Amino acid sequence: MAERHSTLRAQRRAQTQRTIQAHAIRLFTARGYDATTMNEIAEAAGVSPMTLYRHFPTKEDLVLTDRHGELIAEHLAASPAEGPLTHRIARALIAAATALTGDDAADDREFLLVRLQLMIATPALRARHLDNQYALQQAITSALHDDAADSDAADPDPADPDADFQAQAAASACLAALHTAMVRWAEDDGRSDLPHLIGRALAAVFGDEVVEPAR
Amino acid sequence: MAERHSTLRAQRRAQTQRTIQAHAIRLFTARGYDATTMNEIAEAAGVSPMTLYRHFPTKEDLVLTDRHGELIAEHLAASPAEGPLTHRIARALIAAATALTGDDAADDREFLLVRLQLMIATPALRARHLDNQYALQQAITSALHDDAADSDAADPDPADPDADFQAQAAASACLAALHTAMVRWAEDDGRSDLPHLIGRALAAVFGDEVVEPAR
DNA sequence: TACCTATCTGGTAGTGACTATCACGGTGGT
DNA sequence: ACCACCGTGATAGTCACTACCAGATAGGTA
Repeated sequence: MAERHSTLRAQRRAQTQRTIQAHAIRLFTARGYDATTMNEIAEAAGVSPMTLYRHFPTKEDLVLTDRHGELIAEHLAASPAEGPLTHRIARALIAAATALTGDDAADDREFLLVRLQLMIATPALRARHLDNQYALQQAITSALHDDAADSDAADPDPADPDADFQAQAAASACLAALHTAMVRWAEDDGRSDLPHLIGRALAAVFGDEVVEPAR
Repeated sequence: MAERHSTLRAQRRAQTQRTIQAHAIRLFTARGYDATTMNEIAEAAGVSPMTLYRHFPTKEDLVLTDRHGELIAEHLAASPAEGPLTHRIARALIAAATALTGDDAADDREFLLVRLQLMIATPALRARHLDNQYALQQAITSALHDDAADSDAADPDPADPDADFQAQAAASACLAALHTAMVRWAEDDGRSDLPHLIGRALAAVFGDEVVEPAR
């Protein structure tokens, strides 16, 4: 079957990616990001530099490859479309963080923590990560835009560009608060509760009406 | 005099920097940022690649070199320390934007516009710019921190880390709104009023109590 | 005027991330 | 047993950026 075929291939591919990434992050934390060359990573992982570039097109992807954006988008789509935009986004961010750092994801949490600490300490990674967050902001606002267009399909949106602009500002502020919380969490070595930190950061921006995540 | 000496040198230096930067941005807008090499810029500006690197340590600095951060910090220090943090930062951002895009700065405004459009369109520049904004957020919060320590020198700050965290979240949200406004302004080809856009973006985040700039 | 020193400038030879192109080998399906 | 395809690999090259060194020039001084 073509399906079993591609799933097997995909599994092997995912496995080698995990191996490469583990070696890369181990070397980055030991020697520093800039002081580690791609050739050294390839050698440590037992592959050729070519293969390394096939799996991770850039050096930054070795640290920043994750599916947080998709996770947030899923939570955003699954949550009820009620309340102000900022509250909807806040709920999605807190829910995604809960899923990523809950007690049943200790390995993921540790992995996330190390990568965040690398990201904070390395200018190139910090910059790329902030640009990823910017792309995520655009994805969120366009998803919300489509949402609104679906529910009021007959409404020709008279003040639409203004609403778009306001939604972009609100979403980018939410993600800025998220980033502040993640940095603080990483600086605490993950000892504090990330969802709670995100809630407090959002409360500092929007006021105290932001709710705690629904269990 | 040593002063006149260094002033003359500094003037010549600033002049060559302006020349190099003008050629660079002309080439970037004509051919694209990535498609323009540093050697081509050096040749167009009539200097050697070495001199180019002495004046602009990285290719990104050819577009992103500005003193906006200092400008905002000055407005922040000069403005009265009254009202919530977010309002103080908002006033400083709007005042700085007014100074940069006012009618008596048409050249600067045009130059700023072209560079912003390059920044938006080029991933590497976008990422660096967002990291610069992050550094600016840290500068703002540490300046506000010192401010508070000066005024209540006798107060040993019982809840200080929490206040720091909230100030960071608030400042990063302000800068996120600023970025949203700048992007919109650049997409409008500078036809709209940047200080007004910033005020609207901040109002979308914090509510409508943000004031218009004092003339 | 002659000297001296700091700064500006330029060339050479590298390092390292990343790409294009070609070729080989093993795996999956007919 | 054959074929097609995907993953892997080597080679050579581009480009941003960095020492290291040498010459020119402009400011201040004896």
